[in-house]
Amino acid sequence: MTTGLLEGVIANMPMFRQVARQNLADLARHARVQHVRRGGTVCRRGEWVTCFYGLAYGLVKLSLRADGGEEKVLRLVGPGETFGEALVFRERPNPLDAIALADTMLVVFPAPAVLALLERDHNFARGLLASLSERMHNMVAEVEASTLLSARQRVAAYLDSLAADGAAGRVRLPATKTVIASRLGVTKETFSRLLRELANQGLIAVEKRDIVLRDRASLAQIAHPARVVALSEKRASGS
Amino acid sequence: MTTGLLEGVIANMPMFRQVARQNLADLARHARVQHVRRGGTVCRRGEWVTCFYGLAYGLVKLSLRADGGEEKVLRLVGPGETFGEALVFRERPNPLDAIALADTMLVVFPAPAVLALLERDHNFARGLLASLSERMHNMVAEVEASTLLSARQRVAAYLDSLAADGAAGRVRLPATKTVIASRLGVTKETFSRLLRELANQGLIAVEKRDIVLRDRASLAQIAHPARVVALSEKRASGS
DNA sequence: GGAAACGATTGATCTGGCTCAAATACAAGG
DNA sequence: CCTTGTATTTGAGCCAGATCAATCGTTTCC
Repeated sequence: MTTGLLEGVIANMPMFRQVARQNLADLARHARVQHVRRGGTVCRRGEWVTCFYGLAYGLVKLSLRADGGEEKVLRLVGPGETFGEALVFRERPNPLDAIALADTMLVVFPAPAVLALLERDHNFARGLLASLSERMHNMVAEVEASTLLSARQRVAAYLDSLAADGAAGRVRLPATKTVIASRLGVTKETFSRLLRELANQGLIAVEKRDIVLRDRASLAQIAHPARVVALSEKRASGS
Repeated sequence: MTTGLLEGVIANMPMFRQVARQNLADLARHARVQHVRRGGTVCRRGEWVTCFYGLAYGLVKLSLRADGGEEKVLRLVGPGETFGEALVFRERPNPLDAIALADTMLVVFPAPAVLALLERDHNFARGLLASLSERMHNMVAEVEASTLLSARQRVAAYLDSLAADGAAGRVRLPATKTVIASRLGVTKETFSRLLRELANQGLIAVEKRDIVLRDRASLAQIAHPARVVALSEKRASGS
């Protein structure tokens, strides 16, 4: 049955980890699936969206656009992640464009189903609040990076953070360099130059979309001007 | 009784508008009051804070600091507003400094009481989610302004938005120009020069901390490069 | 295979807003 | 009133990163 499959997909999303099986089934019954091809639009700024989205597979770019074509990528959404939660609880037009960067499968949760589940399952409420809270913290970190760090520091921090997930010394940029550049708040030209500069210093090697991290310690050094270094030392030695 | 007074203060905060009277009384019993003098610290970045705050009166600055003294003000919190909600739902150290800019009275809501109320009152859950969602949207607007607009546009937009509340042609900056400048993502020097420039053009008049808006239309014009103008025209004429 | 579209790189130049420095206004407390 | 500290203003110069322009590599799809 389709419902069963969808329920499984939903159950795999961290945000629903704590939700009771029966409630998941109910939710799955009210959710619908949306496939979007690479380059296709999930939703646009200005639209009145009354649902939120979970990503089964694919990649979605959340971005702002100025009139003059200039674009700022706020977030790249990967499998298992959700976006648009805030749309359900505010009566406001969607502030972001959402564009698929790869063939993508989304699960769409309509507001009424979300609100109903909210009343029935406290763990869901907790999950939703935790999800929004994490989003807030990421946003703050984002603002911190773009106001307090230089472009070079942001690039170094980003490459370092990519490896934090994979744990490997080789990472793959999740999107084109142009998109990543925008995510980091620099132009593609500056991003290209900074990558080359790091490569010339022997800290990384660039192979198309793959980056080999040759010296993570130095990368981290560049990324964090002292304070955060102090923190990690504390963690390493202390208590 | 103290509890009764506190309950009244809490009831006045928009976030608790929908919470049942009985539950408010319960919450008030577990909340505590904190007075902070002008210049005093509410909490600091790095601390493990397990509560959130409501502001009865006063003014609190939420800010980030780089090592080199440089500071970025993320938000100014006024009476009736809340902050720190995200701290309750994430096990992470507080990412922001919170400093009182005036003698301030806070209501402190400890995590356990919040979580308990969450399970008992769905309207509270809704209020919390709405509050976090609004915060998210404001953050997005913030990032949009600081990446897509020039300093001059941000200043114009900010002055215009101040009047949106008061509806008057005369507004008062809620803090020193240095603090406002940081909130807007410019140095105090640049802020000063931009104010003077707007004054020279006859769009505003600066009288210490008060600003007289002499030409709001032109201010809005500067603030919004075409797109938003189209929206307000639509609102003014259409439907 | 070829052409068209897209993505990346590299060089040359420009500039908005920052930094540094100094003078000035203002407030609060003695 | 004066002193001390904090806010603000104003000027001069600088620079990180943007912009403009050109080339080259890589997909994609007729």
